[in-house]
Amino acid sequence: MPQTSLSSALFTLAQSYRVTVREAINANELGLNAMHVRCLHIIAETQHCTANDIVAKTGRDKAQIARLVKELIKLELVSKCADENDKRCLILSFTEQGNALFSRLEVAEQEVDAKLCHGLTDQQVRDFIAIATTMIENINHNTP
Amino acid sequence: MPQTSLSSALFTLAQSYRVTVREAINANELGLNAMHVRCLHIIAETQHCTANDIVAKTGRDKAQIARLVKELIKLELVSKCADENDKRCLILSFTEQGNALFSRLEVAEQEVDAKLCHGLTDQQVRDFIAIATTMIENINHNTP
DNA sequence: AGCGTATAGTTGACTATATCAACTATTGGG
DNA sequence: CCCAATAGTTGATATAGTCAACTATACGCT
Repeated sequence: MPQTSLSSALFTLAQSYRVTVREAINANELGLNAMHVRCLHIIAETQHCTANDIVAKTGRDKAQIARLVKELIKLELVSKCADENDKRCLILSFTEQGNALFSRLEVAEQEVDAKLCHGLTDQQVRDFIAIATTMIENINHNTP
Repeated sequence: MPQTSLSSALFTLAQSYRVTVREAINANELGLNAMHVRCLHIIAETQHCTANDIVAKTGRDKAQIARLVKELIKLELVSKCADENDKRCLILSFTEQGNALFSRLEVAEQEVDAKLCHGLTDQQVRDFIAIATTMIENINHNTP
């Protein structure tokens, strides 16, 4: 199955990745999907993280994020707490369970990534990410 | 907005691409989405193309493909006709309108691709596609 | 020939994902 | 103190993707 064009490579890859992550996650008996995982990552890497930060970093609709966060809270992985200075801002942070799960998740992800990158050099992977990042910037910025 | 990991680069890129293609397509007043476009490409590049070929090349569910094809037929872009030797196979081909539209589509896509690849060399783009293709193979094949 | 099985495609019901628009609550600036 | 702006929530709806059951044709077989 040769991939000819950029677009078909992208679509196929994104689709395959989604399916694989989902399998990996189901295999790990977590009730999470790829977007949940992205949220968890952003919460982990952002101190003082709000729902709005997730919206900004993912580019998704804020309604979607609100619901994802709600689910994470219901799963008791994340808790929210109003900012003292600005009570509109609800700061998201991991619960203990959230921390534990995130560790497991990182392991599972590393496995998926390792599989994905099998036969590729570190340099190739770095280049790939760099080019993808350039493309993302191209798409987001020059929007004439 | 720095992209750190492979997965977030992939997701963001796929999402941005989808949005951009959709905008380009809506701007061109066609009632098509990204999957329609993929189907049209496959029909164009596959002689004697059946629905099953599209299923094989996209990895999507055959129900989804059946519905996409149905829509393309309703839009009178594509027609289907039973194979003489095997009446189960319905061969898909462009109508005149389909041909005309596909030409327009190619122009629109080239614009999206050009935008996406702005500032990148041809070699970088080729490498990118090659790496993506390797990743797709890694994901599809070694599924232990 | 006639039987069973495989294949191509279709359809219904469903789930998941994403988007839009209207809403509340809080804030900071004049 | 009022108003525009911001953070978040919710309902309705649209879009995308999946599963399972079904029809129709074809192929292989004894």
